[in-house]
Amino acid sequence: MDTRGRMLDAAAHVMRTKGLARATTKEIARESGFSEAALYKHFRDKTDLFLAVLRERAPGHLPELLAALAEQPGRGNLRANLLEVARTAIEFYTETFPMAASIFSEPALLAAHRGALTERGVGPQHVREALARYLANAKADGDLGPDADPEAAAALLLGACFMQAFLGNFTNEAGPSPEALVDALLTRQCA
Amino acid sequence: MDTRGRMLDAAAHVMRTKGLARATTKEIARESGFSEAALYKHFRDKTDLFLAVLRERAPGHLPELLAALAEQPGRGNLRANLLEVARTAIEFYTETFPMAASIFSEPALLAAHRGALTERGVGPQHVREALARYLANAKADGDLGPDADPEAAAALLLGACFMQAFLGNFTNEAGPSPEALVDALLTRQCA
DNA sequence: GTCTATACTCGGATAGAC
DNA sequence: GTCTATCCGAGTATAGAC
Repeated sequence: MDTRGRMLDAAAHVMRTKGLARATTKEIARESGFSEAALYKHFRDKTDLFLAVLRERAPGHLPELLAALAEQPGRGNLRANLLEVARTAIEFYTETFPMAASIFSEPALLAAHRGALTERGVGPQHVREALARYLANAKADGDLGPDADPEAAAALLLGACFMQAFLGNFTNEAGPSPEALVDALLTRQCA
Repeated sequence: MDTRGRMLDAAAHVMRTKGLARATTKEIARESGFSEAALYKHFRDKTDLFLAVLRERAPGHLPELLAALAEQPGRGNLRANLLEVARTAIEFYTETFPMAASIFSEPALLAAHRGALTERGVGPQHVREALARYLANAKADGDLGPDADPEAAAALLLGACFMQAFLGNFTNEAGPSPEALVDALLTRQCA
């Protein structure tokens, strides 16, 4: 691994374990094994370093899974696929949440990160849109009923996973299983 | 309003508008119209001040609404009640999210806040549990079907509202309406 | 109870040598 | 490319007068 890569790893590790507020250049330099001055040879300033971490050290399994699903409409079992989405989403959001939440404490960093995501055409909305497209295909194939609402169903399932991840990070209380969430989404709730 | 109250208001305002990272004692003192020294006469330290803000300046309409619903099981129309819950939840989470997210950047403050909530027997899990209890009553009254899962349904609806609030704070994209979410929850989705 | 003034610490960033 | 040494500013907290 090259110097820059080790700096990014160190920064990501400190950000996750100590929190964004304690992620200082001194701490990151110590953890990476380089001096503070060296950091500034590879990154313009602290914000530049943080944005690089957010860009290059973000887990990607959820977007990848949804991209894979989108390319195989109708293939496989709907419930099984949604179950995998739910499990992957909970894991993904659980990993991502602490850092994503942290940047709300620094509006300038938040705005810069949002801009970077927009520029690359990615971001949290796109995950929901990808799942909605998959569900729309499932509806066209007859795997979902004629009254189904792909957009809303995607929002319900991913929202529950997102909140599950939040609650897991905040308290350690479990909540409904992925199976229960998917079944509640697909089962008739009303009388 | 007394001195202490004005200090809390100023702190809450700065925390919301400038972000937790820029919520300094200097800034809060300036905004409140008092000196920094005066702050330390009313609060032991900065953490004590922040915890007081989280405790005494948190919006309460969602917990209140759910408490009211719990006391009137079966009363009123299920769909209308869920719609009110969804609207209130989106508004509540939208207001709360930036500050709640912020404190993830300071693990010490996060732990202290979690402890304070636990001690008072409140917290985000209890909102979900309250809605689940209301839905369980609705099921007992026959307003929900025999296959309905109150816990999972509550997690789906509140989760979607929670994520809606997050997305609204992050980008400004709208997403499904409260009506669409409630209907998708109550309508049969599967074929 | 509130102020002014100040002590102290820490974090971001740079200069200059090697 | 990396280090050592250092500067500067900002932020928390306190002392002491009124």
